[in-house]
Amino acid sequence: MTLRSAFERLAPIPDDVWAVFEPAWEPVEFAKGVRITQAGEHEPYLYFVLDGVQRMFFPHPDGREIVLGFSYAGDFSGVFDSFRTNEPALSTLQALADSQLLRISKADFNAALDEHRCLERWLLTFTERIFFGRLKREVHLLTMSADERYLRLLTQSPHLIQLVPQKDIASYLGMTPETLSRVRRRMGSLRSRGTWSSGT
Amino acid sequence: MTLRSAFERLAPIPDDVWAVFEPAWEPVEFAKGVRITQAGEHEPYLYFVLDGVQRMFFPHPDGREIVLGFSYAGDFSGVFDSFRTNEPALSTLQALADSQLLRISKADFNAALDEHRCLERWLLTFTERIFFGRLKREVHLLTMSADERYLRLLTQSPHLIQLVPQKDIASYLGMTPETLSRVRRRMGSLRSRGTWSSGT
DNA sequence: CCGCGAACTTGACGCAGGTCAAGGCGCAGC
DNA sequence: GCTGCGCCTTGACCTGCGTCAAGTTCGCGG
Repeated sequence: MTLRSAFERLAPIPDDVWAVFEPAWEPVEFAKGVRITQAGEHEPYLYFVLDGVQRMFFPHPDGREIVLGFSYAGDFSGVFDSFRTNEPALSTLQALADSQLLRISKADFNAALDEHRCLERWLLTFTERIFFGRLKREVHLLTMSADERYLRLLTQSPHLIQLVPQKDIASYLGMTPETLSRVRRRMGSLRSRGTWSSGT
Repeated sequence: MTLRSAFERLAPIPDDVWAVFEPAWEPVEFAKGVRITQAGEHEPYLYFVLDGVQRMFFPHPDGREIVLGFSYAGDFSGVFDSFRTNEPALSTLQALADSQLLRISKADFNAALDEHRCLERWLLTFTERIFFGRLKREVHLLTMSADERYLRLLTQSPHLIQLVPQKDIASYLGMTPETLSRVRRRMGSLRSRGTWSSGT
């Protein structure tokens, strides 16, 4: 998944536009654990993930870290609200593994947006996508049990479970690590019973 | 709050653009209880509220209606995901009181979007606004207790509590009507004690 | 003006999931 | 290769909120 193909999944970008837009991106690396953007500060970059995994979380005053999502190869990343509104970031972006990213500065991005309408169109589509995605997540959090939410993640994003610590999965699913552990045990025994007894 | 000033709160619209855009909007009325858009069908319109109140809810298969939000005078309304993506609507939009709205068809809106870049810019800003707003709501649902969520609504949108039935407020806050009733009683007695004992 | 149904309240009770505490296990650093 | 520290698990217990079941009040249609 190249940067360009990631863009063109949402909107076509002509060669001449790409030729001036692409050089504005620069490669950066972050070691595991590093905070790429810190809540309370401003987000000066939009990122594209080449390799690694990151988590975004809201640092609750009581000390909990509410995980809002993950990004990995082929995703755009960053604290979008701060990047777009200039308000301080509400959440922190952190590398969960050594990560290679591309990034573009806010100034370069906004300039390109003004200059090339296709990029503005792209951003509109991109924003709509993630907005509608989060709306669905909101409904799931409000209607599904802990077991259902985990089962859903398990079927829809099985790779994620390998990539990130369970405590972060738990937080992302809106439950404690203890609860997730028990959910997994329940489902494990279910799986076993089904598999062992019905084996070919 | 006129339609134009509602637009221009987010992006400027030149007179000549407005002159061709504004006639695409037509007034419509809905009686209390009418479903303006039904989940599962397509959303062919974007609405602007002149008067009345509406609720948007996700109809859960088990019969519950998960209220996602309300709209009233000065708001844009409609099932945006279906309006923009052409997928069937996930939620239902219903008038909670007799309502006067303006509406524009998807075809007219998309044509205007293509023709006038300022409208596309407006839509981007609009989408970002509601997206970032819902992100905050997600965090609140995950971190605040029932009491805190009600208290927050009470201070931030006191008018809403007068306008719509408590069962809808309860659902919007992610709790049952019984729980909201108890929350209100608790806070009422708190208020009394505070007020009566500290009165001037 | 009456009566009925919807909305709200209140109480009794149950349970999903949180909290607290104690191990076990695996891996990173010395 | 050992050691220490996160991470995951497991158990015991607790509690906020949901569920169920009566009332009560109020607005609206006949």
